[in-house]
This record gives sequence, C-alpha cells and structure tokens, in this order.
Amino acid sequence: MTRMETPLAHGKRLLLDAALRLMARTHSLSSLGLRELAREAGLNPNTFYRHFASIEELGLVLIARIGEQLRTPLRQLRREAAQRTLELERTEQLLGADLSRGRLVCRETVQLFFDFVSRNPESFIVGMRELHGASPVLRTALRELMADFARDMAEDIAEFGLVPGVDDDTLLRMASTITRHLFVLAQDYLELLHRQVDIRAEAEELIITLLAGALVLRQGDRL
Amino acid sequence: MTRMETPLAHGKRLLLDAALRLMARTHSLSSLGLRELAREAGLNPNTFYRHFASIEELGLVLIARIGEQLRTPLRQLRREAAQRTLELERTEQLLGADLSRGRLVCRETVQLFFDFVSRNPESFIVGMRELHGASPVLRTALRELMADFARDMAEDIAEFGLVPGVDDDTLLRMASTITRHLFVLAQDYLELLHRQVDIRAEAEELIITLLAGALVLRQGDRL
DNA sequence: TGTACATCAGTGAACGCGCGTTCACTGATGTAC
DNA sequence: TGTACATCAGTGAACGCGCGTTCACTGATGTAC
Repeated sequence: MTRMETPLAHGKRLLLDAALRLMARTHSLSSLGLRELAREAGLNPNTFYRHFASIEELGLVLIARIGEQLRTPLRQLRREAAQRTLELERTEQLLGADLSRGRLVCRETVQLFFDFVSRNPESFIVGMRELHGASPVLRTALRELMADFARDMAEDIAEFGLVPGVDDDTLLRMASTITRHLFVLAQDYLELLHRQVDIRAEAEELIITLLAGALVLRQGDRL
Repeated sequence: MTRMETPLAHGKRLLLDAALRLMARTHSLSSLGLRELAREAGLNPNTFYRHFASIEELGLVLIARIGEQLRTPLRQLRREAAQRTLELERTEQLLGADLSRGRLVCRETVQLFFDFVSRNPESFIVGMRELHGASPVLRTALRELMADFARDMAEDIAEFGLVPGVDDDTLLRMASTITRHLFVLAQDYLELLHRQVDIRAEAEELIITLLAGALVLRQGDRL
C-alpha cells in the first residue's frame, strides 16, 4: 500500500497527541517537560528535536490543530441547528406552540454545542488554559482563533436573520461575547458534571437575553 | 517600637509577593519552581518549608490573599459609582440629558472597574490564569471566589433597583455572567493596551444589553 | 532496472546543571517560674 | 527582675535525581542518472 496523505510525520503526531493528553490532564504548556512528553508519546526524548525547536513551537502547532478540529464542526453545528429548527417549526406550528424562531435556533445550537464539547474535552480545556496561560505567543494565537470563531458566528447569525436591523459591528461584538462565554461555560461543563443541565440552560438564557437586549436597544436608545 | 499587627510572617509575605510577581510575568503555578521562588524573594530555598508544605498550598494562600485584596474594593467601587450617578443625575437633569439611571451607573461602574484593574494587574492576571490552570484545587478555590463576587454584585444590583421585577435566581445568573465577563475583559484590557478604550465601551454595551434583555424578558416570554 | 547518494525520523549514551528535599545548626522572641 | 527553656524563622551544606541538550550513529525512503 502506498502511503496515505500524511501531512504530519508519525512521531510528530504522537508528540502532539501526548502533549494534548498531558496538558488536559495535569499540565500547562509552561510546565510540560520534554522528557515527560517523549515518555508519554513512547519515543526517545531526542525525537522531539526532529520536529520542534522548542516546547512553545509545539504549542503553536497544537493550537493550529485544535483550531482545525473545532472550527468547521462549530459552523456545521449551527447549520444543523438551523435545519432542525426549520423542521421543528413545521411541527410546532401544527401543535400551536409559540416559541419564536430565535429561541429555537438558540436551544438547538446550545444542545449541539455542549454535545460537541463532551466529545472534544481536551481541546476545550487546553485552549482555555493557554488562552490565559504564561506564553504571550500562545495567548495571541488563541485570541486570534477565538476571533475567527466569533466572525463565523456573526456571519451565521446574520444569515439566519436572528437580529434584524442590528449593525455589523454590534453583531460581531455580540458574537464574540457569546463565543467567549460559551467557551467559559464549556470548561465548567466539563468539570462540574452535576451542573451540566443547569449550564446548558444558563447558556441558552444568556444568548436569548443578549439577543433580546440587542433587539430592544437597536431602535430606541434608552434603557 | 512594638511590633505591628503582623498576621503574616516576614518571609511568608516575601514568598507570596515573589510568587505573585513571577506568576503574573512568566509562570503558571505548576511551572513555579521552589528555588526560583526563593531567589526572587531573596531568601534561602529552605525557608519555603517553614511556611508552606507545597507549592499548591502557597497557591491557596495566594488566592485567599487576592480575594481579600479585590472583594471589598469591588463592592466599594460600585457604591461609589452609585454615588456619582446620583450626583450626575442632578446635573444632567438640569441640562436636560436623557440618559437613564441604569446606563449611568453602568458607565461609572465600568470606568471605576477598569481603573481598579489597572492598579491591580497582577491579581487579575494570576486569578484568571489559575482559574483555568492545571491545579483542580486552585480552580475550585477561584470558582468559589468568583461566585462570591457575583453574589456581591447581585446584591448591589438589587439594592440599586436596576432591574426591578427580575427574580433572584435570574439576577444571580446575570451577575455571575457579568462578573465573569468583566474578568475576561480585564485580561484583554491589560494586554491589549491599544484597545483599552474599546474594551471599556464593550463592557458597558454588554452590561446594558444584558440588563435591557432581562427587562424585556421579565414580563413577556417571547423574543 | 540498478546503483550511489542524500535526506529524514528515529535511537542511545553521555554531559553538566538546577531541582526538590533533608539535616544540623543559629539567633531572636516568647513563656514559666 | 532574672534565668531556663521552647518555639520559630531563618541559614548553609549536601544528597541524588531528572532535566534539557549534544553527539554520533542507524535504517528507511526518495532521487539522480
């Protein structure tokens, strides 16, 4: 068999996987030892140098990888939520329910989001950890990643027409607030297992409140 | 001269100060070395053991200290904001301005908050870092601290009557959202110096939007 | 198709250094009587 | 008021260990001609 498309060498992959595991469990990047990493990866300590110049460089690659792993699924998840909403709307109308479109999309998105978090705990933990971590380089990289997520979300919100009449800047700020806060809640979600149901509800409530607030403030200017 | 009220021994204090400095600058708790710490404090490495059993124990004491340092001032800051608002209202009424009370209190609070952040950068940086850090014990301690802050804020919001008619649970969740997000923005504020003005505005907008949203949702139930 | 060479990802041994931790000691302050 | 003892916060030397890093080597794969 010819080799598959392998953008990443075997050992490099093993090292990145090991790093993600160790960091999610017990480490920050700054406390990650090269030998410990190699041990976890089942490789000679030396192999590290074949692929990275420093631990920080590994951190950057790891973040890029996390970004790829999360970004597309997060978009798809919103599309799926919109899809489901349309179906639900059809059903609900028949039943005479009165939930609004925004609320439905929001509920579906939140549900799908936290399911996704449960399936990718390590990426969320490590991402949040290093967003506040000791390395300025990683912090910057992660801030940019968060900004990408926020832009994606803003586009989606605009596309689904959830907050008609709100200008683009305001929308982007809202999206970045929501994104940021969903990530914060994701961390709680993964750690406080007994509160998972609450947290989902809280996330929904936050988003609904923000959307409602934005709609009210859009026209009039007083609180 | 008789000794002052010194709840903390000299060396203990030096070690905690050194830890705060190192952690704010270049470290997470998990990457903080005992010898490095002693060096920064100007003490013998051994002295550490006179005061702490482990680095984690030092971390807990440090967090308690940060809590004391922030909690009371944060409350006072809101009281001062309310005070100023009352004064402003008197002036503004004379000038025929139409800013609402909530908006004024919010603006004043946000201004005072970020001034306070600028005066205590290390505490905010370290607090946020370890809230997402590698030590579960510290994370829990900091979550509890954040919950205390949120409770304080909820009480204050209720006292000033900013969102009349909203029930206590909702209010507490709002307060914890706002608290959490202000801390998030505080980190950006300290790192992205060129965005400080934006960030203040963003914080204001967030709070206003949340309050507005909560007021709308309070009565009707549709978006 | 075969041969020669280059590149690449991996190994293993060895280095010197800084680390956490222990032990025995010191000097200052507090307490009993 | 003085003496004896205990406690406490600090020092300095010493330990063994794991760390990051370097060097020389290997074997597999890719490339030139």
